[in-house]
Amino acid sequence: MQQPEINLKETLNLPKTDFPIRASLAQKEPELLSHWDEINLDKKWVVSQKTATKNYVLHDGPPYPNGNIHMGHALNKVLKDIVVRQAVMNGANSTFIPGWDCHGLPIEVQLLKELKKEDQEDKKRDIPWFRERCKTFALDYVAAQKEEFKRIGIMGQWDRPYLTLDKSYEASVVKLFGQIAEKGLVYRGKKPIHWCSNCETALAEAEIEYHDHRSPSVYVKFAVTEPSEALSQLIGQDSASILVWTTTPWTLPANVAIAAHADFNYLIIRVAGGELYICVEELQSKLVDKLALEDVKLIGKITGKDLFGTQTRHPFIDRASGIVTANYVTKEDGTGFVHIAPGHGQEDYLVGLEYNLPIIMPVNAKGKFTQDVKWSGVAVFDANKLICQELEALGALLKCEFIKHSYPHCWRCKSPVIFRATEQWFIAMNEPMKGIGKTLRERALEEIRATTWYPAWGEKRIYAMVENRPDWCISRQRYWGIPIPAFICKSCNHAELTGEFNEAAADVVAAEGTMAWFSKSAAEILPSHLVCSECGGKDFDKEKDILDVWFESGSSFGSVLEGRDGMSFPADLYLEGSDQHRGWFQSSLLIGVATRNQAPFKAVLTHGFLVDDKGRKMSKSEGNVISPQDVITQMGADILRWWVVGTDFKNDVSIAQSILNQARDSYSKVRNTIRFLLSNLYDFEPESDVVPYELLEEIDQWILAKLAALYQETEKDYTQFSYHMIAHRIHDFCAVVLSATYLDIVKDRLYCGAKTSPQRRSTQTAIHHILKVLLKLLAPILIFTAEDAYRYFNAPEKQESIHLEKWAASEAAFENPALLEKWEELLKIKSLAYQVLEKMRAQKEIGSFLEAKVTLNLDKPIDFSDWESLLIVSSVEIASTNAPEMQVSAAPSSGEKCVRCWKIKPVTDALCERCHSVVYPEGVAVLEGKEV
RNA sequence: GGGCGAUUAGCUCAGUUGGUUAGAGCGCACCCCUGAUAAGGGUGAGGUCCCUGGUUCGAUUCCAGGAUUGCCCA
Repeated sequence: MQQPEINLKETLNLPKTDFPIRASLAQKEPELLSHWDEINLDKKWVVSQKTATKNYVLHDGPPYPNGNIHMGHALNKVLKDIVVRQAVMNGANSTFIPGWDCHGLPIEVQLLKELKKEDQEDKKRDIPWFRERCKTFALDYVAAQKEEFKRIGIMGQWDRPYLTLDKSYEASVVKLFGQIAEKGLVYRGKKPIHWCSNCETALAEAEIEYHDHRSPSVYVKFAVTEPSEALSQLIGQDSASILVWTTTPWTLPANVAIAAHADFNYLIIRVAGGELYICVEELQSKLVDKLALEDVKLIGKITGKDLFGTQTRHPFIDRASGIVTANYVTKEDGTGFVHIAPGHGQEDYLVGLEYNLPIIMPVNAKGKFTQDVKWSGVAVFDANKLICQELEALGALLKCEFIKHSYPHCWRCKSPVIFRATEQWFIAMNEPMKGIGKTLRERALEEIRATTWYPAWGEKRIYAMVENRPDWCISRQRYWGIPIPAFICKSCNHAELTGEFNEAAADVVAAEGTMAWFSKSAAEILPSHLVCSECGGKDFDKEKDILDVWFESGSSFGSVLEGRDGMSFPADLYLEGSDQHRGWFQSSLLIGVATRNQAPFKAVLTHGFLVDDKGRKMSKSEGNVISPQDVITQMGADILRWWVVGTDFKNDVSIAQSILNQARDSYSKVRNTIRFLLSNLYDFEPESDVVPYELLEEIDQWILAKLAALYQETEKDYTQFSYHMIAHRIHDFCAVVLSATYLDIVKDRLYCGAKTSPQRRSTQTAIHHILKVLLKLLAPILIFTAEDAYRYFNAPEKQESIHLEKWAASEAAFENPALLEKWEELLKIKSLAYQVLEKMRAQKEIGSFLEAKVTLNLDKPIDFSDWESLLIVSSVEIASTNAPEMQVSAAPSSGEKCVRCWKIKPVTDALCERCHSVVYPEGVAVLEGKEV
């Protein structure tokens, strides 16, 4: 007799695989990326979609190329990647065309800073030169971000992205502008903007610095001429004045109204001399002191709402100034009344829009008063003194002092800036669209309702915004952008926007890019036969303003959805951060409706913003910023992607090192489970060894039923974009259902059963199915790991890459609800048994559960026999099947430890009966076909 | 200040059309195994379901107010 121990290990079927336990993603991922390059995966991926019967169009919202990507970019693009990969695996035709939003102020600002350092003197180079610098800057970051996106495995047409600075793109924007103009929606109007009188230029918010400034603080009387009905009852025929406080007396010439707060209470007081003053209740005593008022008597009280409609007389101009109400009026400082000059302030402007007030603008580009005003030619800040003198002379000035306060200054020349109404271009929200009849606002709101919003509250949010927004101001006084394609008649100032004029502009842009607009004259651009439709004039100026960048990116459907293969209008999905309800979703919607009478998307999905583990936003000063580059280098892109899917991105998403560590651990569990599955298939030839479903062991049918349920739930969650449910479910399936339950049970037959036994082949068949489905479900998420494992997976009709696989109905073919229900019961009994066994272990009666013998008193009969396997103990006795309640007891098993399977059993030659029969199938030991 | 959200164990998430002791996994503690081994298994501890009021026989769930926090706007 041979010593069985010597060859014992060789009689076992221990797991074998080269799929490494350690992921080493940082090394593995670049290898896989170049492997995919070598095999031309992206082309084959596209070819694999040719047979698709449906399209799924996800349209990429273009990021801004002015830095390396941050975690927000990574989150957004990973989600998009999963959407597209899922759609393709699900049998759709879907292509991802990444884009970049290349124009705009942030690049200008950054460049201006650089130029400032380079050459202080020479900052006024020409516009084409400056634009060329901007272009280089943008393209550099496009290149950088492209590589970063590719590194996290985003599948897409990286060799042919869309850039908003492409000629074809620019031409498309120009055309869309013309189409909106044809609908009668584009008009010129006035709007106040930050203006530097010294540089004679408009300033963006980013170009403004706040410094202390000394301003006059004046209290002015506006005499009531026509009191409202309520006020009239309180003051009768007495002369009354509204008290107004301002720190910019120079804006008084543009005053057209006075704002009160509807809900505030205002007091009417009589002062020495008999005159009545009106101010807000809370500031009355302060004002009495400040203005040194004497013999003050309270006459009455009135709300702002009741003051509404009261007319006053402008103190030094023959003009009425009526009382309106506005919510931004406060009772912190002043009088509770705010003087309104719509040409000189953003809030004043909005109040003006609301009450249809005129915009009076008596200040020129140099910041000096025009001829419309008595102080013509005087700079506004110098005029303060003259205006105060005038007020004093007229008896309208109650007090003038000086205060120091924070005031906006030009970042370049440091002089204080002013708000000045200038001519701007607008898109009308409330004008009936030609040929449609409804207004842009009405149609946009209808389209919002027709769109599916994920999460659903997105609809409410954007609806409220569109419902309340003012006309869209689309002009910017900048350089780095697409010009407003308007030709202004030199003789009558009429603007030509449509027809052949628009075509001429689009043609030159399509051929030479928008640079041509800046380098060519109108005469060079326009065909010679074109004349002004108003006056027949032949000479035109080009408009100098450029388009709001939101107009550019909002036009993307024109050149991408309508202009590229595989895309179509409208898109199935737009997917961006929730800030884009105001941004890209809205600009795309408005341009879509204004040109196509339709939203460019059928559905919109939003994700939240990144916060740290305490729910705080990411910021450099907090030191809680985590860069995708670091995560990729230290942990790998698949960990990043696994973190993305583990989180409920419809709300804000938390990221911190501890959270990433958790993602890494959870990833490892999935990976190890896959590895174990693979390692037990080393001797399994699917083509010859597969066991038909009907012949599978019960436990194998059960695990396939669990797999089918997993597949179906996962597929459903994919359509709902509930990725975090998928990640959790797959993880729990691996950790609990497979690792702790199924695989733990089945190990014995895999290791100790006869190599080709039906039992073992049955389990291998199940494992083979599991692996195939698991890898496919994971493929859109863990793109590297799924591929890596797939290379070790032996299957007939295997594709060159997991990413060329498709999901199939067969994956859900193992449904078996009855079996699932039965096994729920069985597993409950198992956990009951383990509580008992754990107590024995604590008493040191057993160590391993294999040392135990379990006795079950079942409360009802169960059609099941393989208790020993289920409980993974040495023996199980069913003492009764009609006990009043389930009872489990256990004792150390009697017998000896089988040296091969380690169960405690009666043994022959140190082997239990089963192992004996495996090692000596015909009474003779057989190993690898040879007698030993 | 306004609009729209979020808040359930240390962490990531379920759940409750209002109904007994609120779930999962991870992590943690303790234990087992050493034939998934930089693995594997078991048992267990952990929650004023953000707070305060209201409706109700009963609220974590519905309503109101507040706190904290995020996006957008002012």
